[in-house]
Amino acid sequence: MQKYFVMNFIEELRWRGMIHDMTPGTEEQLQKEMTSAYIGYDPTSDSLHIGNLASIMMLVHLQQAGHKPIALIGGATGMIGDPAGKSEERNLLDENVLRYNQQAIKTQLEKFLDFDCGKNSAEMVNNYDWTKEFGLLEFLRDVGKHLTVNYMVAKDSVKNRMDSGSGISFAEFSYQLVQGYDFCWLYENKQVKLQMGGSDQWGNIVTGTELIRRKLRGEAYALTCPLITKSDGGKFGKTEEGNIWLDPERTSPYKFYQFWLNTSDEDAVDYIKTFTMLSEAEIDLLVKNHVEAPHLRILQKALAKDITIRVHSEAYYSSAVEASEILFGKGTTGNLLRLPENILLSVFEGVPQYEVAKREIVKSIPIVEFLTEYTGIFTSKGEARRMLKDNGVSINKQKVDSEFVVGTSSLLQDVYILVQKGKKNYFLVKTV
RNA sequence: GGGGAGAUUCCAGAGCGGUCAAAUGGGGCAGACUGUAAAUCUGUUGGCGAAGCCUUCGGAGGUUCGAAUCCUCCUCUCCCCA
Repeated sequence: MQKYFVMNFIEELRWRGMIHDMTPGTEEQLQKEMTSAYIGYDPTSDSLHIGNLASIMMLVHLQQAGHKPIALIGGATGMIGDPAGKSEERNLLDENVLRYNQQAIKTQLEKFLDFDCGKNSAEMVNNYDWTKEFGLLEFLRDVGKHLTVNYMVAKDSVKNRMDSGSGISFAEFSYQLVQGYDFCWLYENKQVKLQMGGSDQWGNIVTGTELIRRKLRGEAYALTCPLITKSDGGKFGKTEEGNIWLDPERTSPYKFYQFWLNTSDEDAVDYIKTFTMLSEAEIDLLVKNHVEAPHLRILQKALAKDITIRVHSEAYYSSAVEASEILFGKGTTGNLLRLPENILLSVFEGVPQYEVAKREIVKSIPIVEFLTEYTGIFTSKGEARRMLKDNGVSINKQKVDSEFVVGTSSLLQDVYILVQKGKKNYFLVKTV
């Protein structure tokens, strides 16, 4: 094992600002030997989203440093609900769905981690496998026995919920025990000595190290990264439409690319350190250039490029850039008319599409009806009218008013109509 | 088991029985300005329409010329005491 890399895992995370907290001795452990470390993921969906990205990057750095990353699928814990997480009630997953999701998530992780590189290959485990047969009495005796309620109640996640007045269910209260037991199990069966995660997981992780100490008289470690935030206080990784997913079916590569491109200046520096593998020198240079000409958005572009390529592909990245240029660049109606059909289609791959019968277009459709009844671009006529009045609707990149009538002259390539709601929302209407 | 509070348009939160489609704030959306940014300013935020009409204030009934506002029952939520 290359000693050089091993020694630098913590250093690497440190300059990237990815360390929020760690237990004493963590660094020493990582220098001493190849160490297995794990992070848990929620299998309630068949795709990861960018909220998972920071922790994935921790595993990537870990593996780069010669250690062994393990992704734990929380098939069991996901059923209980983490009080430190959102407060929604969790659904029970049936096992088929669970396995399907697990496989899908693994496929996504393979873009980041090497699951076949010898000793420190990444590995995936599912806590459902060692939890499902665990009986209540057995659990209480083997796990519950080792920790006091006093200890468990002292956790912030629990305390907050008790103070909030809405209470906390026994299931959720027990969550930390179940998660702690995972750590124990991995420690015993897979020599895992470190659990990582977001800083909101600190309490849960430490329950695990505590349990290992008391039950197994072993030494295990915790390492957390800061929660990713947005400078404007909003939630990272959420848009009005919901999460930004890694799955291109859920979030198109174009949307994905746009998400990162729209990062604010303040956040871009943090993000590029956290989400890319660019070196410190490269980042310093980018930051320097960015400060000199912020309007070029050098940081955002570098960030978006790196992540889009890793998560999707070079080809997807290129077409996302192309699409962005056409949609946001100097694109005029003229450009649009000249665009060959195949480019047009690839550019609009990620935007919502609607179909309208050609003969209706030939007959001409008043704009308001076109935007509502014929397509679903607006849900009500009032809204469409309002937006038209506010000068917020464009057809083929040209502002239109409520008098506008859609006819054959509006067709691009004799087939398509490009509708814009505001500046950023595009819709492609296809005639059939 | 006992006592108390409450359920309002995306959220928070006002709302003398008529002048309430419902204050205000937040959020959303759009416009201006810009860098597809931030900040700021402006407009808008139930549906259909020209006026006007229609459906909304937890659910079901009732009192009234008229109810989000009053009464009854129901459902749910929260708090406090045992």
